Amino acid sequence: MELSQRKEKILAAVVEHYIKTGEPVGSKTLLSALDINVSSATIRNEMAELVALGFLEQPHTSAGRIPTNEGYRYYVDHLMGVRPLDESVKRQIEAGVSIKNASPEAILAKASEFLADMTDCAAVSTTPSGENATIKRVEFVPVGTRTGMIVLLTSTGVIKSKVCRSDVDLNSSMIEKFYNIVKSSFLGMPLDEIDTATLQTLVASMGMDALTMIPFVSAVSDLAQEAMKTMVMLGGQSNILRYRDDYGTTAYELMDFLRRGEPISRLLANSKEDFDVKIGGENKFKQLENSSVIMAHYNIDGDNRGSIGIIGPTRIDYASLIPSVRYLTDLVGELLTQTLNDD
Amino acid sequence: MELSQRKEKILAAVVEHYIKTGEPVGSKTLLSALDINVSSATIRNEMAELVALGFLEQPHTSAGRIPTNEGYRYYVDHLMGVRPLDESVKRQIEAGVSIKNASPEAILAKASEFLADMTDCAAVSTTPSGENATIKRVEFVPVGTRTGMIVLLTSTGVIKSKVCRSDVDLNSSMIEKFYNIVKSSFLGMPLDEIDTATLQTLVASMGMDALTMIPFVSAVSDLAQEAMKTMVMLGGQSNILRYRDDYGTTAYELMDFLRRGEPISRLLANSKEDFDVKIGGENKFKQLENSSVIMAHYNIDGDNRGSIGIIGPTRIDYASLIPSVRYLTDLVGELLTQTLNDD
DNA sequence: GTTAGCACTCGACTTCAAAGAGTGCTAACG
DNA sequence: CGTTAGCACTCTTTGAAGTCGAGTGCTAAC
Repeated sequence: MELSQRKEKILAAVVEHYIKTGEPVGSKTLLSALDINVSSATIRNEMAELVALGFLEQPHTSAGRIPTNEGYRYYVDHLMGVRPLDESVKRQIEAGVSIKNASPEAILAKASEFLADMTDCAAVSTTPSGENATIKRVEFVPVGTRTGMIVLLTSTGVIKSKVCRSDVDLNSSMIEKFYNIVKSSFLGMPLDEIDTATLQTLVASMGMDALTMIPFVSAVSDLAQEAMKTMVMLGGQSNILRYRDDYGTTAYELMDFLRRGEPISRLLANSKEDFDVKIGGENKFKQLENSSVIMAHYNIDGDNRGSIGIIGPTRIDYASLIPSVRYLTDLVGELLTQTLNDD
Repeated sequence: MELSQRKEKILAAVVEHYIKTGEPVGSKTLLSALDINVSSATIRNEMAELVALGFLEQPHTSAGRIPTNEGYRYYVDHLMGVRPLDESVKRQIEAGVSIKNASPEAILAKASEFLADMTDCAAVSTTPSGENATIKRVEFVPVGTRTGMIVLLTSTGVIKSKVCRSDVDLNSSMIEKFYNIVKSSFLGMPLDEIDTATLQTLVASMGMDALTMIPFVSAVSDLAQEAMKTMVMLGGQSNILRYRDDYGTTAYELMDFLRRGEPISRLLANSKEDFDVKIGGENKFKQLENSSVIMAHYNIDGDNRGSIGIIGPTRIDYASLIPSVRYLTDLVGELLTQTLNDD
């Protein structure tokens, strides 16, 4: 749907004014904000049409207009100026994500916290999906006479460890056998190929040793499962209170939604583009019906992607936050790639 | 300060009624809740004295009474019935913390979440302090030609790992040297004795090898520092919205306070008893002036302690939540001790 | 010491009116 | 035909005034 240039100007002004103040915008206010040579009556006419088209709405008859979700959508898609990020903001973001010698989890956790502080929104990020990751290394660290810690390292730099308990006392030949199994069956293996079926054939092939090795092998498998799961890092939940009125009654639901990692990772993984904005009900989660999500995805070595995003009210400042989220996400992606390939 | 038996009855009734309803309690309401054979006028007289003594207050002249912090304190110290926990509640808690083969962090994180859900409050827990912990094991896992991962395991079961980068290509003699250093200087060493001074003398004693070993040694030291830090696990921040009115304007401050782990660990570490209740301004944190904290401490092998607690409004249900927090904390302590000694 | 009775206080809720913001419509204008 | 001035209309907000009711504090009597 195409709008006349004047309608676009008016829509943009309404959106921007409403984002700034949170108050419905009237025709006179618009008149002074707009450098158009028409009267308020004309603007009223235009606005009435924008209401009919579904881009604006009135809270009540005698109030100004506020954008509908469709209004925000049109604004984001067509009207929003994509001014490049200010150099000083770039510096700030660079400083915010810089952290050295850190694990991917720590990097993303810090990025979430920083992004939340910067945007006054709740921020989320997910670790790279383990779908295309392989097992890079498995180590066994004896801890007690019958227990040891198994450490698994994936090609995506994720480290998982788990204490595992043997039914009999450990001895060096057992450990040697374990490393042989690791070498022949686990190293280089894609995480998602380690399922119960492969595990069973593996155990079957071990013959006599099966019984003693089962705890170790299944621990490795557990760790692989765990490493595949994307983790969700949260930041700035307290910022939800900042826009409490905008969320209305969904504030509690929203906070509760953020607690549970799983739906968030689905939310973030849902979008196929490098970058995505979901406005209000556009995402199918009821808890987010009064919220907008701005998210971007990073890639590590091509195809392992994770996401970073912010969740705010629908009247979030799209124009200035979108570039920030994108820039930060790109930076984090680079940082992660670099950490990973830094051998 | 001693109160007459009748005053105690009245104070207890006011506290309990206010906790339940959140409404100021009047003399007539009290009359029906209390099985005392006096008139409402007598109760009024008693209440007036309780106000004078500082245990009750009136929001305004013509309203009922609500407890002051001192009132809650007297209630908790002298009046609250310490009924033993219901068997079904015990079962529920046992089910809530049960989790197998998990790290201390995972156990505590789960306990926090569960406690938050059960009590409708925000819940926090801290990992055991590393003060009396020693280094149990250090492993080096090569990752690339110049990088490797160092894994440190403490006597308290904490596992920390870190990628570390050498200035020259790794070879087996370097790794051997590293393990020798670990064996002679790190194993069994208390974490808090690894400071820059000891590190310097250690490096000095290495002579020729100092340069190549420095990255590894300092990584171990970093990990030791990290392992000493108590971590804070949070649960149920969203529950703050549940009692939003009670927190008044401090709701945001409270959430923000919860974000930062450091003050929380100070708060929890501050109390010397096995168990502690801080009511309103009793804890010196301004952000908590409208909140009460119920916390308990667990011990692992005698002296390594951590804490678990809940943070709610001052009109939190002390009588039923205190036993729950204690029971859960004891359980978690046992679980951690067991996990640790399960060699 | 306890109680009944009563005047009094003060917030909560309702009603009403006035103010103000903003609209939609109509008629006139270029 | 698009634009505009003018105006009646609608609906929220604000504040004042009034009522209600819960609850108190005090006094006088038991």
